[in-house]
Amino acid sequence: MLDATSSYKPMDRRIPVDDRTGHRIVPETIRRSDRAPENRYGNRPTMKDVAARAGVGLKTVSRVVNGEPGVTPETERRVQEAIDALGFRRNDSARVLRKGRTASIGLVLEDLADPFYGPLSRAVEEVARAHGALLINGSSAEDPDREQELALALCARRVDGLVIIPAGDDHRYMEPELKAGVATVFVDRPAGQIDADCVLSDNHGGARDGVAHLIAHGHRRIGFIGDMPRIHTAAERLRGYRAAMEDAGIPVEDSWMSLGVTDPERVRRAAEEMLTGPSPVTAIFAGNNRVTVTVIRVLAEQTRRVAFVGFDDIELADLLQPGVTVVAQDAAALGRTAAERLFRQLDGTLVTPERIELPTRLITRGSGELPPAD
Amino acid sequence: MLDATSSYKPMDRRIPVDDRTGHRIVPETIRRSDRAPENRYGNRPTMKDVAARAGVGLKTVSRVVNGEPGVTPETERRVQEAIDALGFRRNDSARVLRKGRTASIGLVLEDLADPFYGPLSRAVEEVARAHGALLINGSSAEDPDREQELALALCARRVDGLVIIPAGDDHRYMEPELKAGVATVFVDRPAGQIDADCVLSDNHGGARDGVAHLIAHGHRRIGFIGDMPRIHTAAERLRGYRAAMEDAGIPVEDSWMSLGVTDPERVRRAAEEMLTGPSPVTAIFAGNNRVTVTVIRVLAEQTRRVAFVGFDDIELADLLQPGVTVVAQDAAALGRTAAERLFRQLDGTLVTPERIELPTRLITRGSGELPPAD
DNA sequence: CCTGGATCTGACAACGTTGTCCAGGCCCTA
DNA sequence: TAGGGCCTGGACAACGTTGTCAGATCCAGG
Repeated sequence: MLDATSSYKPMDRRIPVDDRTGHRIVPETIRRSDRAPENRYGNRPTMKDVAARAGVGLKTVSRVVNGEPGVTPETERRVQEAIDALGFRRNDSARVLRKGRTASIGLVLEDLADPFYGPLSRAVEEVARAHGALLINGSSAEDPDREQELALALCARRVDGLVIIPAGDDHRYMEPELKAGVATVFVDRPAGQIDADCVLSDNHGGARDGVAHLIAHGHRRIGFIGDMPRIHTAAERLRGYRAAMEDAGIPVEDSWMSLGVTDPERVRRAAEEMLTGPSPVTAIFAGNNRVTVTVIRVLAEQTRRVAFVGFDDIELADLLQPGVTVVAQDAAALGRTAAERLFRQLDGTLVTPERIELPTRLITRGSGELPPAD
Repeated sequence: MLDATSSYKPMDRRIPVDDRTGHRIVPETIRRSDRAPENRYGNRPTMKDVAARAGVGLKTVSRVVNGEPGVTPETERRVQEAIDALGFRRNDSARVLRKGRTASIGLVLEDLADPFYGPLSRAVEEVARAHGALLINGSSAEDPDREQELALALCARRVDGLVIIPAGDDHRYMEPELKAGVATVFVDRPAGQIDADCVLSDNHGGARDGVAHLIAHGHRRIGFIGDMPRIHTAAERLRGYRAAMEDAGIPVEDSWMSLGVTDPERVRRAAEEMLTGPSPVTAIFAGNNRVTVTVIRVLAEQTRRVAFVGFDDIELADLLQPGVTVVAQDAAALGRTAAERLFRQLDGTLVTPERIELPTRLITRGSGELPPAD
């Protein structure tokens, strides 16, 4: 074994040096040994290779690739030919390292598969594209740790900015990043423990309007099913529900509220309990789209007609019997507004963090206009 | 002017050199002038800064950051302290440049806002995450040029691999990339003009089954509304429709087919025409989810009961009256399978490009089982 | 023929990280 | 106590690109 290792040692450790440049001359075999070949991107051609083939200098290739002026058409042609022949493509990692800007922004969202976030994500992408930036995204799956991990990974990639749909409620981990100049906008839910830009829907007002709508149609015993109050949107909507009830002078019974419930099985149970309890509700307000779809299923099975209003619009809501009345928020507008603020931060146009609330819209389709039946 | 420029010229062009290290000593003001300050990421601390603060060597910091062995707990603690104090975050661009792998994969899809692609995208992300990679994505908006632009931009970022939902039908632009070792998997639709891995649904078989289902319930005049046949999935589904009709010995009339139609207005007109034409259909087969939602709206307005089967499942399909019978494809499975093949390409486990077809599933809910009414 | 200016081209350093290699200190054994 | 191996730490080059700056070339005007 000692023999084996020692046999790899070159006899003379001194490395020959080029007299003119002072550069070390290292045999190709040794030089290459420092690269782990399996780690390379299949040895793609570099500008150096293109330059050699076109018989020009490195910088000239760079100029052609970037469309900088000061290159004769003839030279440009030769370089372009070499580029095509070699299949050269500029290495943006090196470019980023040199230039300091990545022309990409990150999006941390909760779940790409949720139909609410698709349009939001798409809107962010469109704005990014208009500014020549790429979008890198990741799903936190509603896990605060994963949100942090993702956000910081994106910062390590040196994204120019970050749009975050928070899963957690403590974002102090972003402080060094903000200080370092990473543009950041929180969307859908506010940042926790730090002062940052955020773009929200008017969750409180929307929920209040929705519940008031039910009250206006004669309901007094109204149920609320929503997510955990530690989630800002859920808390605000609950607050809106309470506000509407209080405005109407209706005392809320505990059995009418079910919090922290989103998975279909538990939503179903919660809905059934409030419909059959000692003080059965005549209407239900759902805190988000996932709750809505389950509650609708439960209501479809009831013989009694129960009124319903949901937060978030859902597809085909108009085709159901009755049509589903909802408080709609504009996911695309949320994404667009957030992304635009992000780029204004990057421009330097924007300095003071603000909280922006976008209005919601009550869409009446039938289910919310049913009279109390008891 | 000559004076002005010459005044910036140092008298002596030779640059002072440190005797010990041989490094050139350059005055700070000159060194900094080469950076464009507005391009820097707010002067984030580097490993060098951390090393200086912790009083250790550069490589030691690198070891701590990467959890490499060979650092005493005491040294590690000092380094960690410096990292926290300075808010250091490793620059992954530099890391990528050095290591050659980006630990990220790209996804080029058609439209993030389409509910079909949400789960697909999410599935790709989950697989990527399991392999420690980030997902960078972009929407082609069904535009072949934009698809190419995006795919090549991702290659310039040196993503390790690429999952592409093709918009175009000529992918020769990817040839240099494939040669350079960029792992590539096409999903939902096959690659055009090149030999590459692809993962598809059984569009032909699914459509044939769906149409055969209508035929089995007594229908003979069946309409087909789908996308442009230049899109592979649309062509295959049309072929499935024709096959089912032919199997049953039913000649297809031109007025029963509407191709290249997806926007709601035109779908509506197409559906109405086949319902009222000289040879009115008693059933409609829809080629994708967007067509489905519009056709359902049109059918809901009809007095006559028209049978319906759609390709792609839609949310709440079971709650409509009647329930919507569909040929469902598993978007998540498509994404998962594609991403897994991608990483097997990167492992080197996979060499020959293959075409994989995933089965579809007919879900009967009522609309496809209506008898002909004419 | 020379000079001055404009235009084009290329040499070189630097961006921040990691792999390699070597030096020095330590411990263990003979 | 000498000689070895092991452990820790640091110097240095290289990754591929771009900004700077100076050299080369060419032309017009004297």
